[in-house]
Amino acid sequence: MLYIYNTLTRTKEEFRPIDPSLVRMYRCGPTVYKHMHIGHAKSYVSTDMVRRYLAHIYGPDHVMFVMNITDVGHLADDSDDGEDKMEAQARRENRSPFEIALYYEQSWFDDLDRLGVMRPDRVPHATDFIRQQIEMTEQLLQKGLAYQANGSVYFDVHAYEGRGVPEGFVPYGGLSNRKLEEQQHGGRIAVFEEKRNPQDFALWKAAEPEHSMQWYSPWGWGYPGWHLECSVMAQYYLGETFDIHAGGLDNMFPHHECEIAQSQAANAKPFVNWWMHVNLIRIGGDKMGASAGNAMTLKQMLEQYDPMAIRYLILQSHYRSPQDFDMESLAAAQAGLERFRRAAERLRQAVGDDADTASVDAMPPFFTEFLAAMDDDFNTTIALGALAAGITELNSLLAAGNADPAGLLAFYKSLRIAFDQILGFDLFSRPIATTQNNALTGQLMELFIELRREARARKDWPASDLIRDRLKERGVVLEDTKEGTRWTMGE
RNA sequence: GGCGCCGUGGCCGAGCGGCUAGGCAAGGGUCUGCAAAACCCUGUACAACGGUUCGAAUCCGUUCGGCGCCUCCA
Repeated sequence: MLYIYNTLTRTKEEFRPIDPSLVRMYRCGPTVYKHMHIGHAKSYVSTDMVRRYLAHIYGPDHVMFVMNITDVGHLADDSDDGEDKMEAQARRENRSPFEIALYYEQSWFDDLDRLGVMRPDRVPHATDFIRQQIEMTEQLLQKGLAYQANGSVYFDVHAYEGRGVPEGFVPYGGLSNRKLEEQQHGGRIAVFEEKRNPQDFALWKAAEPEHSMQWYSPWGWGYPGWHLECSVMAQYYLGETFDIHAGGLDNMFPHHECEIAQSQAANAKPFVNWWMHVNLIRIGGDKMGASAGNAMTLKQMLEQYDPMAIRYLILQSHYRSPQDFDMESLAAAQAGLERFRRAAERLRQAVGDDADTASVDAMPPFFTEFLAAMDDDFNTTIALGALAAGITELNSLLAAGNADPAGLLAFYKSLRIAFDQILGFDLFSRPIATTQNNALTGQLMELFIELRREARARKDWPASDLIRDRLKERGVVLEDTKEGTRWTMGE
């Protein structure tokens, strides 16, 4: 039984998809105007893990995961003179906003690929759904839940509230648990007098002539509001009501709240059954993020660290916990991951090539513990603990040298499913170091090992150590075991 | 002003009424020519002070310290 914490109810609830033959999940994707940073990594790795686990339970072909790309610049704040993020970046880089979007989208996917984040099943772009966004705006106008002002259209939160909240629907503020009248308005942002009420939000914004991204609409030239694209694209691919909507905690209000209001208002149906919110990365106890100015790009980090170590570090904490990020814990994660890798490689050599097609009767106990932890709101911390215990057990077995083949095969299968399929570490699918090179390399290594064996036989330790040290300088590691000397190459 | 979160052993980080978390680091050991790898052993931690309870890191209260959201942000 899978339990998922639902932000709507603030409790873990047994997950029941609307249609088990197609579990439908959405997450808000990036606004592509700059490189990805480590904070994004936690969010995307976490939702990827959720998606992978759902695929494990319901089958890979029975999960539909959609993530949008926001390639329309949105205003940096809610006032009229706020600057469009994409336009601003375009000016800085002396490129068009369209080029900016294209360039940074590619950059994001490059980084996500390296982190082992699977591509979503659908990746719609906001600019490809302008027509649908206009249509939803028109629907809301017709229903009297939106109003025009100077070529812009705003969602009327008070009118929406005034209609009452039917059973099963979420009132405005119901997700983030806030009451309209208790919010501070006009403090840090100027109240925009075009709006009837401060909490009204834009569905469509009139564009200034110099704004390069604009489209023609019934209200003149403009561009869509910030929240509308997700409602529209989620509905297009997943239907009016779907199972899971995931995203960062910092998007809970106002973004997700507005999505709910729009979609419920337009469709007169509940929008989403489970809301999942990934907590944030901190640096030195403070939030890290675009506006905090302390964000480190992932590309900078990947110059020094294995992307999978970053993934491992992220999954070592729970997705709903804030995570303090520093280089020391990243190094620790890398060390831990390497132990897993070495074990995986030894295991793969032990089970041989047809292990993938062989069948297994029973999975080892640690795998059951792993699944139980995952079922408990994706507790990857506990799940990884179970796997660590499994690895220790496996290493003992391998070291003893008398493990029965069926047992090893069970380890192989379960570790492969847990580590690679579900958690997304690329532990087993890498080529084995000793065979990835060409035949000549292998033959030369055989020669070195033989020379060293002879040196050791005559107890010529300086010669023996010279061979080992010099090879190590070149990234080749020799290890003496009971079965003889093994060699491996680093990355 | 409103809503909410956190303070766990050297570091990271689960747990959230009774049973070893785990990882990394550190120390000791086994193996070994040495090394590496691997395995075994070692820390009795829960901000402070009260309270509830047979029993609290886990519940309640107070205090101290830190943080988030209410504004674009993952």
